[in-house]
Amino acid sequence: MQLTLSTNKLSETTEDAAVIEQLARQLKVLGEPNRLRIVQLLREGVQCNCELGDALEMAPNLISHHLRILREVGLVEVERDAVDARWIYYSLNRAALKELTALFGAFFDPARIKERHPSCGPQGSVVRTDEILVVT
Amino acid sequence: MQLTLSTNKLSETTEDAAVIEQLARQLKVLGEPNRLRIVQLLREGVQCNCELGDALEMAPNLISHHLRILREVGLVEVERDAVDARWIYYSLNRAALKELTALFGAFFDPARIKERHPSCGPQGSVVRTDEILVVT
DNA sequence: TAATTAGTTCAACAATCATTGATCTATTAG
DNA sequence: CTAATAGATCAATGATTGTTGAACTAATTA
Repeated sequence: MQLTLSTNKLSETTEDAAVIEQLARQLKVLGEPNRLRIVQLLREGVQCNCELGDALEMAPNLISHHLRILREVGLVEVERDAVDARWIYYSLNRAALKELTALFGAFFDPARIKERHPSCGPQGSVVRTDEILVVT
Repeated sequence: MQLTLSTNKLSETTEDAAVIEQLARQLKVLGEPNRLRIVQLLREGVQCNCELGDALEMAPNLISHHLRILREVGLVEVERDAVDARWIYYSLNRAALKELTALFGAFFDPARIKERHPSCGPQGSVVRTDEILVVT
């Protein structure tokens, strides 16, 4: 899938919707502390299930579970050792991360946030009143 | 909180852990399709509850719920209309987004992924065998 | 062949969370 | 004072999902 954000209004409802859903799926996967720690370890070059489990003090089956989820959204790849095929190595998918960081940077770029142009309300002047609403 | 990733090994266990947890919390919030759609609308300048609800075909209380969650992680800010205080306007927190995009870009930068240096396994040659593991 | 090893898969449980409908608050209009 | 408006809060529900322990596969070793 080509992951770019449309700048024209035309394809906004169809194309962008798919991009947003794909982005949401990946961010949801990354929005889990243990998975984010796994990604951090993979960045450092750690790669087999046991190493990850040792570093994070997690059971192998749980590591396996999170790696599967990371794989399902294309962020992680798998290799088997050519000498001893019992060992399986995991690594980050560089192409996927390149695409993701580009999309993320574009989507959340503060510079691209447009000014308010309300289509409802009295359209009166607005006064900043942060923290008026109580948040527990 | 200062959100930068340590490059030295020293503070990796303490400082980075907090950064990763904060990052995970924000990504988790953004990893929800409807919230991501709300963010997209806020990027376009749409801001009041009713506008968001109309655009997304969601009930006001649900919009309210998601906006609260976006606020709790600092991504969204609130203003009240100075003329008619019944109207509440939501907007993206530019500073928070700037910090987030910088951290995200650094954390997931493909160029910073280190090569494998396994501390376990037979350390034999590795052959690429993608999709060996069945994923349903 | 039998025993280890590395890792996955499965079933069950508990916690989290998005959604819904109803109620409540605050503000403005009549 | 009495609606009406904009929106938040509350309680309940159903689905999703992280975690756990046990069983299972596949590969290697003795």
